Amino acid sequence: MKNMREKILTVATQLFESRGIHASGVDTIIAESGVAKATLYKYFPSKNQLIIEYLREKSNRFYAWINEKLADKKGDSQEVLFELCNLYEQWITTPEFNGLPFHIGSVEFPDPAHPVHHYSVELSNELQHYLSELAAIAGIKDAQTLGQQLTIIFEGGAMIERLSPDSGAARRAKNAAITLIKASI
Amino acid sequence: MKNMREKILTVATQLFESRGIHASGVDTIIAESGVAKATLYKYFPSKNQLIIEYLREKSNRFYAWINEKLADKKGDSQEVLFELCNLYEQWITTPEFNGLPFHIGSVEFPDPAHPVHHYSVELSNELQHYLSELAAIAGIKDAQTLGQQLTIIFEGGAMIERLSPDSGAARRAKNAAITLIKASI
DNA sequence: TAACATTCAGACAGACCTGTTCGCTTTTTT
DNA sequence: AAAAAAGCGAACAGGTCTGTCTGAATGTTA
Repeated sequence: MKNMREKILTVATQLFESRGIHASGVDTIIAESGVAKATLYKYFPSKNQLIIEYLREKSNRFYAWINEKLADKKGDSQEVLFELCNLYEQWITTPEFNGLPFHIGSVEFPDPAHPVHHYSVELSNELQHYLSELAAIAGIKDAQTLGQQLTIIFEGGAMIERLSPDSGAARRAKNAAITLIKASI
Repeated sequence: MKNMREKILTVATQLFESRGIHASGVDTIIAESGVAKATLYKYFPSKNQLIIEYLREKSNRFYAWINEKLADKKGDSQEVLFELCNLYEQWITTPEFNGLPFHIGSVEFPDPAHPVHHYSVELSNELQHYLSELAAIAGIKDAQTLGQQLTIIFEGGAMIERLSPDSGAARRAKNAAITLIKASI
């Protein structure tokens, strides 16, 4: 087998998101993925590192997806921002969506000095920078402010959509974001 | 001693918020609070119940505080909503603020069937109902929508303010909320 | 087919988990 | 001051945690 690493990461991802990180022991991860313990520790030097790889992988997937979808819209004045809102709604209403991974990381490891918490904060900041840059490209004056406000709505909306899936949170978050964008033009 | 229960709850609260719930063992809680294990299990039949009492206590405190501050403003047309935004910013920028407790509960216990998760969702819904009713009293037409949108912003802002305390998230969340309120009048 | 690398199952260490039960001591009430 | 209640420390049960190591069984390459 060549994709041991991938298989382990896939199983770990499912377990982390369905049971939580602390509640998913290494023994469970190797049992579910049919892998020896030594193999896991060969590809991931520690559970912390496995968690961080999980966060990174999820983040990469998100940006790859949204950048592809947004590729032809960029620079198209404010249109890119409105399309972003649609994609956001689409993303968090997908059945596979289980909350933002870096929320799990930062909550389960509240100590700011912990590598998992630290990396989670980095990912949240990365999202903020991404959205701010998108706003800047779209010609928003105070792009920094709108970027962070969109981050706030997106993270809050993701949280509530996961807690109460059929409450309409995703659409209302999208609409709130649109209102904010229009107000900042 | 008469306030054993309170002491246990206080220590548990601090531990839950600084280390996380799963990472705070019963042994640690009793050691920090100088209480015998049997005493803890007399006041709280299980750790789950202790967690739920922690969530309830924190929630009660919040509503008591905000209702007191808002008492004279209620019914004062939209003024109550703007004051609410100020209080919100105040609340999450307090040094004692460590994130929304029901976020911790829902993330650390992702299984919807788990009592802690279930109660956490209840608390998030309660916040939403509270804000919706406030909006209704203030005369907002679609109070349900504004209520949930404010919830989204408040929860998202709380999250990011905790992750990046000095990024201005609290103020921008407040301003976003104000923009949304004005847009819905 | 022979040499090499990888993966396997499982034991092991040392620590921690929740919850129960035990006498013994302290505090409160009558 | 005597009786009742409450709390203490400590041990116990049965399980789980991360991480290391071993020898045997696979798989790959030459």
